[in-house]
Amino acid sequence: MSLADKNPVSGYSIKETAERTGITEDTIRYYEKIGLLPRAQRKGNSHRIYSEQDLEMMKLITCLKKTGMSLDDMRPFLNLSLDSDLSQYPELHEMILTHKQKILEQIASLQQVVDFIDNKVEQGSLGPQACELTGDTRRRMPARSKR
Amino acid sequence: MSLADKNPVSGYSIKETAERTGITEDTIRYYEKIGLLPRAQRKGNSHRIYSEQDLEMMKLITCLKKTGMSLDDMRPFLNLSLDSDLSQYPELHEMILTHKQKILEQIASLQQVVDFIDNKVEQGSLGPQACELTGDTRRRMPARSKR
DNA sequence: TCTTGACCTGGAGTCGGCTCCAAGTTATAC
DNA sequence: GTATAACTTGGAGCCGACTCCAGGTCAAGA
Repeated sequence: MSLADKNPVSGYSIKETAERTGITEDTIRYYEKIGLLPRAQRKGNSHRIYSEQDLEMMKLITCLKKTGMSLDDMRPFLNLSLDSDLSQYPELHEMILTHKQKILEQIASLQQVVDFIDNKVEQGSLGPQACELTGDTRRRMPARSKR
Repeated sequence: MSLADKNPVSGYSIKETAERTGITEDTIRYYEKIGLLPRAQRKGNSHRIYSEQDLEMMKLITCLKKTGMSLDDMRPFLNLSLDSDLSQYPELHEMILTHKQKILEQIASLQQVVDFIDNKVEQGSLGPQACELTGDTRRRMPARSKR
């Protein structure tokens, strides 16, 4: 079946996983706590162990996060990425196409901002007539934290 | 009560402003509170009034927000958004180009998600090889699918 | 005069997404 | 046999960005 199954008792510790995915240990546990990640397999001592697929899922989370998707909204995607014969779940299929459409619109919006910047830089000032974007003003984008 | 107070030219109320910008009244006041917007002009009764330029600035905020910029990071942009010859502020010019770069990266990320979705939809199922991202270079893995 | 409605202020509460902590367990190293 | 390190858990705290509220002012209308 999976790669991990060939090698019975191994897999990645949470620390290794954190290193490989760039997600902190705390955050990985947090994702499990809120059910974004399935409960991890445990060793005898209850330590979590992760497979290659688990890491892939985490990388997918990181990726989707960069597109401004909320943790909640990405649940269906994660469910899909495991097994998934997509054609068997027409609803999900539909949802994903819808989301793809949204992303394409987002790309278009961002491209307009880039154009706006290019214009302004050429003209030398940020005048009026800022970037007129598509009607829908309420869209969430990655809110970043620093520190 | 001067003529000017009744004159339509005098500016927009906060309510009108909210309607025209798509930003709620509360949020407009909040932006003023944290100093993102300058203290608004007031009428005799201390009600805020906004000019066309003020609205432009708010639209710029909305626009920058869409690109994932934090409120804090957009302060410098707003400080000179109206007039100002950009070339006189090389630092700012630099910042804007940097931000443009970020947006381009964001577009790339989004495009990767689109590709991921397309693959997924085409194949019905897709193993690893999700969207690998820029930045921290974790080496790409052999990206093999079993099966 | 009384009510309504648009506005004001300061401050508290909410929510998403972490981030940190204390106290406990287990494994290995010296 | 004790120190160290890597983990476990539940829960508290934090930050950004709102969002809501109580209590007050003012102007116009029935």
